[in-house]
Amino acid sequence: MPQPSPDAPPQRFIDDYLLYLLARASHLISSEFHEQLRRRGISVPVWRVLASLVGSPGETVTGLADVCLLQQPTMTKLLDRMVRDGLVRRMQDARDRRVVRVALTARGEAISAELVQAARQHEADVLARHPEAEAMALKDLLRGIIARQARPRRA
Amino acid sequence: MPQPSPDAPPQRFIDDYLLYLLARASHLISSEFHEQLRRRGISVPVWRVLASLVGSPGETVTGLADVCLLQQPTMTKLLDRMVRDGLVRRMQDARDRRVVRVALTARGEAISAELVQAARQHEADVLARHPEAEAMALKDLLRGIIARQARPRRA
DNA sequence: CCATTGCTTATGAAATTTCATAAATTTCAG
DNA sequence: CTGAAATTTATGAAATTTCATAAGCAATGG
Repeated sequence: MPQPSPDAPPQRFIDDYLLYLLARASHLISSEFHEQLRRRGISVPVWRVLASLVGSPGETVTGLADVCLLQQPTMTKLLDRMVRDGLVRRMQDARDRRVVRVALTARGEAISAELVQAARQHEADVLARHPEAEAMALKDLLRGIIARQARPRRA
Repeated sequence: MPQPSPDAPPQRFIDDYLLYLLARASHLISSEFHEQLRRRGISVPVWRVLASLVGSPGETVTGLADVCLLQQPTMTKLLDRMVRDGLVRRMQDARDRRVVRVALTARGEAISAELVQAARQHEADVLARHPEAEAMALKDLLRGIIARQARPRRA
């Protein structure tokens, strides 16, 4: 086994704490792409909404909040801004008048498509940078964790 | 029920996107513990600072910001509140008068110790629930990614 | 029906975070 | 030594997020 921590002695609690390792790995890897978003003037929450709607149009506000890891009032206000900026539009649901469905505008589609392409390229770079077997296994592992975590009762 | 497919044919871009899977897994698992924090009236950023100082006293403001995945001005203001609440104190560095070193107060130590215990318990529960995470040495995997990601030049 | 309960989105005030920049040191080249 | 550059923390205004709750609609039981 190679030496994983060359700098400080791993006396810190967090260096052996799964939740922290997950958060830090996620943050580190995402930061690179977030820097690309920043250059294009797109915030992370906006990117998440755009990405969530690619391949899944007509999400509800609550659904988007869940997928984007945001709270519902945060999503409502984020959508206000995205509507203002012409990225998405709100549509009413046919069956339930409480529900608001969100769809990309033409501009939103164009920007999403471009960003998704950049994201795929970046993901490929990341996977190339890390040992392939590990990275590929990681995706399945994460999917499993997400599935089990999302519904602890069922299976 | 529009489509109750349980195995989710990945139509959505994000369902096969590594950065999203990492973020979602991290968020889902952490949310459970964050709920515990919430009941105790401790915010996530405060918890991160407390946890960061356990086993690593005298961190600098910038160092804490990095470890806690926050920006430096955010950390400065977070520390203002934590000092106000008697959780940490600022100390000056012996060699460099620009540097502010942060240490836990007695109260901060007590709360940290309690929370770290709860965190360890929760981590054990999570690992018990996700046996394959343990089997695959997820922690080592993440540590490897963090190490490689942190310094892309070295290896 | 009607009342009750639950679900979905919106809103307002307060708290937090961000962005840009200032202020105070330290470091370094010459 | 001196001035420029780099580093570290703090600050202020603006933007965003959060918390609690309101408002509207749907579903349910009696």
